[in-house]
Amino acid sequence: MTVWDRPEPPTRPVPLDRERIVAAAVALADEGGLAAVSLRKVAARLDVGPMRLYGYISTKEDLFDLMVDEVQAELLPEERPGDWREALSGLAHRTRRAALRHEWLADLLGGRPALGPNGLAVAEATLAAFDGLADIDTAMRAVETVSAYFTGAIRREVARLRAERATGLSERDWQRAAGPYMTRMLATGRFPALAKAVHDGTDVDPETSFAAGLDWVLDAVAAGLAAPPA
Amino acid sequence: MTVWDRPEPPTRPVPLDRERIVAAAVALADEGGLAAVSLRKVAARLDVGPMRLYGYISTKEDLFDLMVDEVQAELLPEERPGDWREALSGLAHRTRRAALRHEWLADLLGGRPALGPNGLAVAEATLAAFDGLADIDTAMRAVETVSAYFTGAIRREVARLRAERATGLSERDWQRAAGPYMTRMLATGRFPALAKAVHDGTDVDPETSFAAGLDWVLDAVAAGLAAPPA
DNA sequence: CTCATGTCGATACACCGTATTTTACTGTTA
DNA sequence: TAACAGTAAAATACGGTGTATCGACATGAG
Repeated sequence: MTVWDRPEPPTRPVPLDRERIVAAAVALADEGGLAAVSLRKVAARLDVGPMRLYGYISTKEDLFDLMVDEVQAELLPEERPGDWREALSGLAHRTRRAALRHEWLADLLGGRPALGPNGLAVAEATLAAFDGLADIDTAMRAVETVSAYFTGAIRREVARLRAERATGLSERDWQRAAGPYMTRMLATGRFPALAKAVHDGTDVDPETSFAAGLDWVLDAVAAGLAAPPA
Repeated sequence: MTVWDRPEPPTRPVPLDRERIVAAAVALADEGGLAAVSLRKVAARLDVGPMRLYGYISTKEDLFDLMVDEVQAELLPEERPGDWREALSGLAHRTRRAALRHEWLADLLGGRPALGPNGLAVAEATLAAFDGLADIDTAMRAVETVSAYFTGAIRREVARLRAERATGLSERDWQRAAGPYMTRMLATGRFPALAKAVHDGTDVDPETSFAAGLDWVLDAVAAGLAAPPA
């Protein structure tokens, strides 16, 4: 009975690990948004039955948490920031860019505590920037205030981006001319300030306005650090 | 042919309107979170077939938009605010309280442009608070910065609340003692600043820390208003 | 009274997350 | 070496989802 007689044994199951699972999920989300991530599709992309995944995650939410943590690796500064302001500003901009690369991140941002290893590393690096500059409570307040800002700002920016993509018009153009509903609403005269804003407002690019708001908030944090801790 | 011969005519379909649909959806969401809102359940609660709803909304997203707009009615100030700071601060706190009453709002907050009638009214009232105090671009920047802050802050607060509810422990207690994963991570020594924060940080109640961050941001806006428009 | 119209309900489809059962293979022991 | 126990994977199954389609039917027009 030579080797040639015996049939090749059935292929052993594809080896799997969280890394591969998360990578597949991220790829799907990058291509088609969070809604395109289903356990079945993730599994299919790995040539595996859907139930295989439950050895590595116990719920779909778990998968989302892993995806967020995966992307948070992109948020660590490349080199040690010079001061707290640079640290927070850098984090804000990196998060924003990550969310533009992976729009689904905007849907998840702030939705659950980020306790994965990368999330913790980001928190650590950020908090550490305040070492010796402020008491812990103040440092935490600073970090939380700034991240609340950029979470909200990024969500709004992505929301607008999607709306624009869906209508094919910039929000401003749409309000100004093409959106019949909006035109009608503004024409009622019930929203004079809004109408003026739509009509006379300058169209600034999103990055600039993100940075402008961020600078205000960072200024506020600076003032808060200077003030005596309450 | 007496009345008794003729069968009673079939009951006319239940009259329906968006108001009733949205109310049913909000009730479901209040009870069981956004996930508990399905078109079938909404329809069932109105004694109606699921497809009936498609006369009033054309997609589930539409329903969410209507729900958000519905709740935004709760965000209008009861009386005309004295100044812009009061206007923004009031809006922030009302939004926070609305999100604590309707936790699902946190999931939707900032997720899509809010263009419903109530959303527009809120925007109008808020923008109007800057009438005569700043050029439109500055006013918009102020409003957007503050609302980015409270969007992010509210999301985080609700996220924590849920996590605490799920584990039965406050985040701090959990990190400090009971969460084996967190304990292990902090014990690695890779997160000294974080460990210190968890260990030595003061536990402030959420409303206070929301208000504190908000005050910082409002201070920053005040400074931005004072500065000459770039 | 008949017919066109448009609305409503039922049915159907494709997909979802996940529990449960079945299968197939491994390594262990007689 | 043969039977077996244990385990990991696969298949199947269940109860749900959003929404398209289609047939029935009440209503208003001629």
